[in-house]
Amino acid sequence: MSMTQTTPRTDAVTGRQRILDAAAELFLTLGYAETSLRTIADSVGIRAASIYHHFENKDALLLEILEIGMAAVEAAFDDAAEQAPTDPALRLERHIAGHLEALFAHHAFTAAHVTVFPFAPPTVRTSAVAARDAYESRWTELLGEIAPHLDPDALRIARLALFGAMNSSVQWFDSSTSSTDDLAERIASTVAHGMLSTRGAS
Amino acid sequence: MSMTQTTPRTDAVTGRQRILDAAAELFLTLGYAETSLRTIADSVGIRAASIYHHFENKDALLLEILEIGMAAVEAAFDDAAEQAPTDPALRLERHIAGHLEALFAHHAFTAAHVTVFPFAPPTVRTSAVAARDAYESRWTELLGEIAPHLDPDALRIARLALFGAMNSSVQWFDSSTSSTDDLAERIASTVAHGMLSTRGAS
DNA sequence: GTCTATATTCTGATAGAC
DNA sequence: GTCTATCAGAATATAGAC
Repeated sequence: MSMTQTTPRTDAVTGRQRILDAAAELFLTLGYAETSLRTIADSVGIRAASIYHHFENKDALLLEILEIGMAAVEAAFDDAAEQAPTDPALRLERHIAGHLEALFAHHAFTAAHVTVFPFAPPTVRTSAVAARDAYESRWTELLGEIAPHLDPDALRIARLALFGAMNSSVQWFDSSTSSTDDLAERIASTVAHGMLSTRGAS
Repeated sequence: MSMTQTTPRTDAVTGRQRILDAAAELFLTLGYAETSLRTIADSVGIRAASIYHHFENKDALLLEILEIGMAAVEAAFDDAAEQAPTDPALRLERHIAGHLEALFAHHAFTAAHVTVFPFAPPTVRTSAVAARDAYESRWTELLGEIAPHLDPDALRIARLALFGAMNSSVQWFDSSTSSTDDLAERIASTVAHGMLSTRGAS
């Protein structure tokens, strides 16, 4: 059920995938309600009615985009968890880098979780929220291990603030001119040792 | 742009203000395009056509909401700048607390800058962007003084990550059950000394 | 799989009465 | 300042031909 975004075999991009790509990009740029099916169809080079051959309705299209984005960050978390350096600061940096890499490698799909999810129709939000919660739980656990001195309240705030910092980057970071690894290192260094520390500031 | 109708009423809450309040709340909850003028009118208890007596059109309504929100955070920055503790960490904390207080005291108006601004019509975004840039410049200057060891690139990332962390709180922080001062202290402590430091924990 | 044609509903906005 | 009435356009979605 979940396979879409990687590289299966051929370079042939199906009509279905082209619709997903175009819709994700447009939802992110213009917003969900602001993007009509006609606009998506125009971008693909088909008619709006043809979209209904591939998707039940507009909501289902958005939901699938959110699911693809969630799968991408989950996979990145798995990768980072396999490396698992023993040094806490390094371990944190690997996970931050993984999250950011996923954020920009599948940009329109993952970024949709940041900006379009809050305004998604309630039914779509409800369908997508379980996967989001699961991902957040993994981070809570991770941060709890890395910073065991923090109480649950502080842990929750730290996680949400870190998410806010990382995710906001989809609105200001240009991955075509800068490296996500570099961004990850800078964010991780600040989160780990603080802005006032001169550690890691070359 | 002469959007102030000549209505020197002395009423506590004018019809105009009630429209602004309702619209700000609805834009934030449902989104701009998702909120119709009829929905706003219903919330106020009037008809949609009556809104046009107070505002030129829907875009003008959003723009004024964004301007009110920007004025609120600017005022908070002024207040924090007047106090200006000499200790860098304390100075940072005062400004973070000011930003957060403004964020929740005028919640719907300031939060609109976080979530609805990105999807605002291009003309509205263009009109609002100058004030936003000015506010960001003040923060860049502040952070440059607090952390003089950071190069411009690192400074930009630090500022944007801090904004991301602070502003994301409108989506997860409940100011009716927790104090913004407490939140500010925790975020400031992390930003200043890092998550891995035990300084200021508990 | 994509098309044309269309049904239905909702949108922002205007005109003019009170 | 708010109302009723209405417009013109755009939206999602469906039916059925090719």
